[in-house]
Amino acid sequence: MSSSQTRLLSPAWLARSAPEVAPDLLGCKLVRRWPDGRQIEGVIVETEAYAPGDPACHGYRRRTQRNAVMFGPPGHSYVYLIYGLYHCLNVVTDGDDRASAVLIRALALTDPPPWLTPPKNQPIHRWAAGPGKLCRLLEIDLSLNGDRLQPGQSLWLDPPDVETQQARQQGLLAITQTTRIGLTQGADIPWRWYLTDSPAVSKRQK
DNA sequence: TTCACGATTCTA
DNA sequence: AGAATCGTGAAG
Repeated sequence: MSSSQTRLLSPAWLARSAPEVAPDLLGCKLVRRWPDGRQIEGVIVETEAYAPGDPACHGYRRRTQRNAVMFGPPGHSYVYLIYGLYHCLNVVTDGDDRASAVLIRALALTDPPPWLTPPKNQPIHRWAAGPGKLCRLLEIDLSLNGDRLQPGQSLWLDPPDVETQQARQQGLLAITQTTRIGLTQGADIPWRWYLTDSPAVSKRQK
């Protein structure tokens, strides 16, 4: 699903519906960079989709101050505070006025920098396993909400490495689809995807 | 203005 | 199973 018109990760590519984009983001990289040049990147191994008509979507009822960026153009971040304790990072998808986003639930860190202070008593593949832990590790909070995901800025998406791209093209990238985690509404909608073999996935299912 | 609750995580 | 912890949004 990446023609010349819709280049991988371009705004046009992200302008599709969230359930289309979510599985396609698996294998892509998320990069976090600070003004001082420090940088962390990881492979996206778990995503969930939230879209119009979906009772679990923050934009389900109406446009509010919090969910405003979901109604905006694709390619921006949607960050929100959950349980007053953690933040969650989404990639806004679909066109204007169609509140849609893909929740980034877990990363497999690639080449963690030496200055990174890891969570205690956890193997590296668990450091970013879960949306809250991911944002805590990458220091993603409301100050990044609504930012354009642009290379060289504070946060952006990069294409998968060639091996992953080839595996996907050959249909060899094992992806599991399940229902979403932690919902009371829309709990039956199977809009969660993860790389079947990744140890960095937050929770196994089925 | 009030107030119940949540796209979570960690501990007992 | 329960706590931590607070902004959001639906109701009044």
